[in-house]
Amino acid sequence: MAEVSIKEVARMAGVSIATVSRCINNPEKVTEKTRLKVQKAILETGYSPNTLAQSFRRGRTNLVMVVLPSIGDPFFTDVMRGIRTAAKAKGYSVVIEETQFNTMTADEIGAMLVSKQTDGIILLASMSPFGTEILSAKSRRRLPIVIGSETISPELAEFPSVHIDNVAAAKEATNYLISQGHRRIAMIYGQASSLLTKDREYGYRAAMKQARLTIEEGWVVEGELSIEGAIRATRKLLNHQHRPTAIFCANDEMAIGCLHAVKSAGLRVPDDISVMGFDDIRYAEVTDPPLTTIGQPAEEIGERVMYRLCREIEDGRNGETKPEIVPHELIVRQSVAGPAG
Amino acid sequence: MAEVSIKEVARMAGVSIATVSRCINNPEKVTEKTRLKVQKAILETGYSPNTLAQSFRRGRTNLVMVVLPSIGDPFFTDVMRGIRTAAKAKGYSVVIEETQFNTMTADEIGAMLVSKQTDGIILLASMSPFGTEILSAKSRRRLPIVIGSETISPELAEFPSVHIDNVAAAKEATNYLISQGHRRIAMIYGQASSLLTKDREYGYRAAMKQARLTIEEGWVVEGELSIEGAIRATRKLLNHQHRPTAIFCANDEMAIGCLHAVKSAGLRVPDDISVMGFDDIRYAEVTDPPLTTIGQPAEEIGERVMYRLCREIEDGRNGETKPEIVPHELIVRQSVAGPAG
DNA sequence: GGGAGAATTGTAAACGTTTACAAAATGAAA
DNA sequence: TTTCATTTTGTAAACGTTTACAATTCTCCC
Repeated sequence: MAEVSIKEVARMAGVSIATVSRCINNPEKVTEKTRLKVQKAILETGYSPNTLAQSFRRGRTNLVMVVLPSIGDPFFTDVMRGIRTAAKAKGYSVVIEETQFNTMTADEIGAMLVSKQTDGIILLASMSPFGTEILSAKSRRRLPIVIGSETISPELAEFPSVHIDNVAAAKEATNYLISQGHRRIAMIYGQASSLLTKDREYGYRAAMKQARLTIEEGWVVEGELSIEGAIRATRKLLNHQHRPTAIFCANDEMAIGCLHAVKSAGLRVPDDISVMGFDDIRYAEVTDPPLTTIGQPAEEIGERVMYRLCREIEDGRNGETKPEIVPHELIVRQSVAGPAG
Repeated sequence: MAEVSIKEVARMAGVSIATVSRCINNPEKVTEKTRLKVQKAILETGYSPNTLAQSFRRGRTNLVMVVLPSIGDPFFTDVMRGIRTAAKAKGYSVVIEETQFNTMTADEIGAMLVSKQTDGIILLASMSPFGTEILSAKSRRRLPIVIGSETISPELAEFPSVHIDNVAAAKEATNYLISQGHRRIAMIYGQASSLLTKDREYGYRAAMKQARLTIEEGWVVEGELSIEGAIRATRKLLNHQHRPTAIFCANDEMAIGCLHAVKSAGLRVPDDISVMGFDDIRYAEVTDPPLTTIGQPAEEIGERVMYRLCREIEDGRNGETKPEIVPHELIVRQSVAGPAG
């Protein structure tokens, strides 16, 4: 049943294989009468085009690759949902490549490009700043690449991208803590190599500076973007000789670890320590206490990034690489309050 | 650089394209000398085989499809990690198809089979019991299918599968609650149509019966496998005229919602109500209180399911369809205690 | 050196499409 | 009816591999 080819259909309909092909791909180029004949034959034989042959012939796989740090983070899960929605609408399939938090070198990405035959790539993953320039060089090969959710570095500015204004958002988060009366605010960032982290850290520092607040040495610690990493980082902060009254985590996943660590240390949130997250993943509503955080339109980012990639694939590189900035939003729940005392 | 074909290499190495092909695929069938010549040419040209052409010619895509309810559930995320690890090792790529909790009909699955050209399918998703028999009929088409994590229904017994003993595990969970002194135990199951849910519910009922405990009408409610669904379900349970002292949730995602709902109602866990989960997702450790649950070796399930599929693809249907049962484990944390009073 | 047999290489067909081009059919205008 | 333009269809090549088979080369023994 699966092995019937276009020849069979042509024979049964009494036309040439070219006509059958046209009936499927350019029905308007074919007479009503023959189209019906062919359709009948298609139904009778149960024919469906061999996508392998089509891909081969057309030089297109209708397959795109998404590179991301970890599918485990609900934020990326939501972005993926958006990507998949758009992909389905446009007839693409998606394969996912996880970097497991290893920042990728451009060579690795290049290797993927040639090994898997994909029509384009969406980068949600942090790449080593080192790798970016190589990638940039490789980009001359014209493989469509779009960058999502992560602010792009200047070297990658030639690629289209879709993301929130991470610097502004982090600033807003920090300012909110300040507005609640906090003066001793620490930050847990993700991976030192991640651009995303850099931007959020930058926003935090900018807000602190603007409010003329000092950032003590040891108040900015790495949380590895994971729950466990954040737990370790939080312990360090709690043991700091000038213990902060608020902790700003670069994402909610880490904020969950942070909440846990604070409470495990016998302190209360937000009474003793305020915790601020970033991303508004779906667990943020049900943590104890519910998390005050920055909301990103994850699914929308995914959709837009995918549609952007489609344009790139279908219309070719059109030179236009202005980043699409999507809005973020401060979401106030209960993990932040005024400092104790 | 990407457009160099085998012809180019052959020309440069001064051999025929057949020899180049052999150098790559059957190096042992070729002289040391020519192999070196060809390798040199490959390096110089930067040749890499066109996977589209290969797929077409070989009739294999090295692509497998995974059908699952939602990639958002961390349990499936972990299974996916295992699948991807194994897939990478075996040279496969993975595309994911989410059912978004809609149980799939076999027709839909069939449509996928023909549209995407994949070498095989892993089903982690619940299918409507109605659909299973159709699928079973379609299976004659010999498309390799392996079922993962979900206990299979009798009609699907002809497919290989990898999963824990869900009935026994649910029984164990329920028995643990009983052993802690609970008599009024409720359950939140997932989707009425899901086999997985059915098994866990069955285990719960069996344990209750064995302990001669009655299950009041309204104690077994649907939680839709989601946080929100579980919150709604929990509210119903809390308003029940015979309020249970313990709630067994068919997965941790729902247990998180349950915890939240109980605490929002001003009750304490486990002092007033005990909550038991299932899956041991990574958030289970950091909920408040940490979740007592059943651990499944999610990543191992993924790996084994993928390896099983590979065997199916490579050796063909070998008739052997005995389910692989992997061990589960009761994980005691702090969300369960003896009943109040 | 000649010959048989094995090992290596080359030739060419095949996989199922799409598509440029040629051929045929149709329709309109004369 | 003829002619020409247009629409529709058919023919055949092409895409880049793999592989059966044929041709060639090598090895070894007489």
